[in-house]
Amino acid sequence: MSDIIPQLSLDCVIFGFHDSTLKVLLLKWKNSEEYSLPGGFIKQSESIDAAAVRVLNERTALDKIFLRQFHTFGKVRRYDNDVIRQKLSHLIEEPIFHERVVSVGYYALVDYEKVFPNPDIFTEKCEWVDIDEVPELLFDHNEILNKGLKSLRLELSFQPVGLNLLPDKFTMPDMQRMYESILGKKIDPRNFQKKILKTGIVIRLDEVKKGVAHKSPYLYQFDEKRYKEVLEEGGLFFS
Amino acid sequence: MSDIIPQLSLDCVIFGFHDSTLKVLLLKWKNSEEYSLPGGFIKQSESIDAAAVRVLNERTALDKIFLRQFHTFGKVRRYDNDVIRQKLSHLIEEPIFHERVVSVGYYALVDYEKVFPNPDIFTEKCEWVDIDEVPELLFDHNEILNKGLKSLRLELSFQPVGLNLLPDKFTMPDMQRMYESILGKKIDPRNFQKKILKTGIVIRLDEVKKGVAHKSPYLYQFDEKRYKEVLEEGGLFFS
DNA sequence: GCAAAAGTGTTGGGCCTACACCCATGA
DNA sequence: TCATGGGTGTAGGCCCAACACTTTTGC
Repeated sequence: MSDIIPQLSLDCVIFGFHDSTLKVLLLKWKNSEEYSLPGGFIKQSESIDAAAVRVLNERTALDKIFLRQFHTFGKVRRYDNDVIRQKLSHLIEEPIFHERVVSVGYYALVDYEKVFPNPDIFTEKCEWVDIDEVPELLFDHNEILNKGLKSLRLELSFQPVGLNLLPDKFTMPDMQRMYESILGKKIDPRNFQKKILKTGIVIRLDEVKKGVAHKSPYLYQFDEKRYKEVLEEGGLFFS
Repeated sequence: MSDIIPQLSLDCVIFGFHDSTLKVLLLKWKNSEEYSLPGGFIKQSESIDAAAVRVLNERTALDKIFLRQFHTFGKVRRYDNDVIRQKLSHLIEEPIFHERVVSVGYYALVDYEKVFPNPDIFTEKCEWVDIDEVPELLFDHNEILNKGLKSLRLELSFQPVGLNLLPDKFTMPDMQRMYESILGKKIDPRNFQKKILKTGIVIRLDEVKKGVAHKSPYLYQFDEKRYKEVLEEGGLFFS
């Protein structure tokens, strides 16, 4: 009995938000132009959720994280082995990829500014990539990423999201841009503000953000208690 | 390399609707009073979705089925091995359950009347059980069932369901009772009818159901084309 | 004729959408 | 002073929830 569960892995779609755009954390493989999602295997002694937390912690150095399992990918040929072997021949001896692997997909929301990206042994870089500049990825990772994004959008449409994605203090336009970049469309600022304020999940502070060109926007903070209530009620609804 | 993927299984929560109540298909183990969900292992040569279809087909003899993967259960100790070994000692030699298993959960919606329940080699009966009369199940199957039901409710709240659960022709009260038994609460019949008719997913036939005591209800049929459109739009919203 | 279930309309309130102008700031 | 982005209110329509009586049928 090996130390890890055979033929089972997990992959993480790690979302961050910066510069008004949604970003994903990708790994760049050594001596190549190939990218993939962070992932790993599940130890015999840890739950799959714990394994996801571990992988996330290894790549971002974060430990309090919002993580959600969204789908398990179990096609017989999830990707073309020959293509992978060719692309990674300089790194991998041989039949690492001989057996079929089923992978559990998780997505995570993290505070961009608190992340220290960290490559693993096969990769030379771990970096944020704009959601609409994601290149072709190794394995079936584009499919996993897309499904993860779809799941995030669905969740965002019915539940508050942002506590994990925004810094402690943020402006209403920040939050709106976050919603816009996840949903991939524009929202009217008046309607957006009304809707968010009505839920009571944020509190306006007596401060404004200084040093920005143009009118200084108010700063807000999440009311975590209220936020969790709304989560449970399943309130909030964006279409 | 064995014929099946080690340490990975799947379990199916199979929902049917009859006598105004939502039912689940359970297996009763030989010479005992123990029940479990139908499940199985995944062959090396089949996708996990295909494995779920196979399991479902083996238990119900149905082949065109509505199936949805809803969660993967991956705790280290999903259930107490000693308890299981004791409960099933008359059936199982020994260390079948020695290795930890991760299980992918699927739920299915089937037409009660078209199902021929079929036990497997460990079980003596395969039978429908009312959703609120489900006994304590083996393994962590109560947890799986509950999560499956929760997922079904969520889906039902935002998308039409019924094409797979109701017979070809059905009455509006039938459909309403189906919704009520899935959501676990009463709905106003006028509002229900208005909402369903507005979507256009059903068509009223020029027939009534005869032979029932009291006023004869109209029969309806799904407009499958429109049904699929509404599915894609994500219309329909029950809270 | 009686008991049981089916069928049916209206009203009020809340929520969502659409829409445009003024204000504050840094350059 | 100007350019840029932030901040704000109202009106119309739609959808939802609440609510009760009449009709039909089998017995």
